[in-house]
Amino acid sequence: MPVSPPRPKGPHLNALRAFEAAARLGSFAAAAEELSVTPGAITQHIKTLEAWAETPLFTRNARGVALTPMAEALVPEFTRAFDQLGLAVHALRKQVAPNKIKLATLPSLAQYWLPARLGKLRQIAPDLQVSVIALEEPPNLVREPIDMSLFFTSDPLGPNDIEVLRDRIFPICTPDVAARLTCLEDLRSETLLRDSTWSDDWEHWLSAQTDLGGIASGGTEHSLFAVALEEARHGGGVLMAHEALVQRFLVSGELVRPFAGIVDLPRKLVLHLSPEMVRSDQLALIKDVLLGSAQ
Amino acid sequence: MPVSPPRPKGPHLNALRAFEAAARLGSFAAAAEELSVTPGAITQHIKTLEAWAETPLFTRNARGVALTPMAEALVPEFTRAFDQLGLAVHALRKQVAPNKIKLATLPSLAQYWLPARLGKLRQIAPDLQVSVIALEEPPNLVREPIDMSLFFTSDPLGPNDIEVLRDRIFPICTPDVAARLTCLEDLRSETLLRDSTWSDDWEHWLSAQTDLGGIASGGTEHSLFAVALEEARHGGGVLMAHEALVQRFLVSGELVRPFAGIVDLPRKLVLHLSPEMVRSDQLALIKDVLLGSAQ
DNA sequence: AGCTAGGTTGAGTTTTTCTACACCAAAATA
DNA sequence: TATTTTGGTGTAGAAAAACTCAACCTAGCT
Repeated sequence: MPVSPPRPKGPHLNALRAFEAAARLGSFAAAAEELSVTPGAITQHIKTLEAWAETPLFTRNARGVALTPMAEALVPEFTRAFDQLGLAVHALRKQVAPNKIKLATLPSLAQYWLPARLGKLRQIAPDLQVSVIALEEPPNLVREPIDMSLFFTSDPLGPNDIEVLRDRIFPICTPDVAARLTCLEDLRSETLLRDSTWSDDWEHWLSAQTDLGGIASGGTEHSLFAVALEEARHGGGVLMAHEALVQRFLVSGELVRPFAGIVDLPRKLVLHLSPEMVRSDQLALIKDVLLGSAQ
Repeated sequence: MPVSPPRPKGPHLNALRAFEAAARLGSFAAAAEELSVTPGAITQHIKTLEAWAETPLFTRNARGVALTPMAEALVPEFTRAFDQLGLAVHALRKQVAPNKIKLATLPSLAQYWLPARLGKLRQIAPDLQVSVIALEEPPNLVREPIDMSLFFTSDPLGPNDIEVLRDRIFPICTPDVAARLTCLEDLRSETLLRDSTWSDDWEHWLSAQTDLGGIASGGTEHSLFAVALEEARHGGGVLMAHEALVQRFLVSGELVRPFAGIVDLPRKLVLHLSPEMVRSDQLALIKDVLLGSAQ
């Protein structure tokens, strides 16, 4: 009685990858983000996998998804597999082009903090080819073909993380504007510039000063720090700046600090390394340059 | 000066799988076979991967391919990854349907040897759902969603292999035909039936008898054992049979052995287990049934 | 009631993957 | 030497997979 069905096919690799990401991150939206696709694509992958397995893998609660207990048990196996695959791809990249290094970081850091350091690095090691990828969110360095990332975080450091500096903020503006500011109260009549990714920095800073209540209510929010900075440079207001990003304008005198207060945030700039990069002999050099002061 | 290129994408998973298979098997054709695609598909996968890595991975020698030394070093990493992925998929299948078992075997075994055993198994363990997949070549049990395979082989046993029986061959025919055969010489005037996958069995058997030179020259070759057997059952000639496959016809008397000679080939029928199956608690039962005599 | 976060759905499109088939070169065979 | 066989390549077209888009749904908030 045994029938002879056609050779059974395994599930699609992309569906498995989507499943692993969704399971690990606990959300289809997050998986979509990690894999750079739309949430709909994840839904479909999971659905084809569920059809293959002939069983549901997630329970859909209108406010998110949860793994079924059955699926729960399988996640570590899949994570191990895709981690190993990531490792293999990293090894391939390294083998093929040992001197090409990809660094992911925030657009603002790429524009205002990195160039000086990378210039120095190029002097010291002209054969290294570092390319910079500007991203809003830190990528998964095990899975993506990227060697290092540089982002602000408050999370405790992992074993592959290196703290570069602490995030310190203070207001800056042109000397012209600064001349109008004698006390904090004067800020009420100025445009407060801010970056949308760190939109409550003004509040943080103000609450560390003599508290003045609702000063921070107004202001213009820019999605890119670079744009907010540009506006400040043209005297368009007072920008809540991050020390690392504005050093050069303070040195040149183009921008000044109208108030002395500096706030140390519990946030740090962290260099995160891919597993392959940890073993690299280029690491010491890169660390030196990034951790040292520019110039 | 660092530009900000778009987010780099990793290589396609399917290309990596094709690479791993081709590298492990040392041939595009073999990889195509394992992945059930045409060789052209493998060529293309490898090419896209080489384009991604910006380096050749194989050297093409008109009589096959060879890994570049660079690629050579990477293969174990990829093999590990896809093995782990195979393991994960096996775990998923097991978790979802613990009682469904897929067994791959030769069409002839599926037709003539297995049914009696599976019938017995169904009596003993009615909840097991064994489905049989007829294949010409043994599948890769780590990668494919198949739990066990049953094939003839001369290779030494691995850790997940169980010898079921040794391959023994002898000629058989209908009693009518046998009546015409008094000595080996008489075979010259008969049609010698054979299976194309074991096409030199006649030679093997004859050379083990008093050698009579070129008897085996002629004969009809059938690609399926079942067809050759059918022909023998209709008195169409003398078939070189495998003991395991014709038991039932000897018992019923429908076919007989015109000569006493039996040749033990150095080939054995081997039950190969997937890594998941090795750990299964159903194994003892299945082993019992398959290794025991039918009825 | 309206808003939001997170997921779903289905149509339509793009990309990937595959096959078919002609072709090529070396090696094996005759 | 001619011929066949083996294993890979190239291209066009077809099939399948993967993705996006935009509308929609639902539960929890405000």
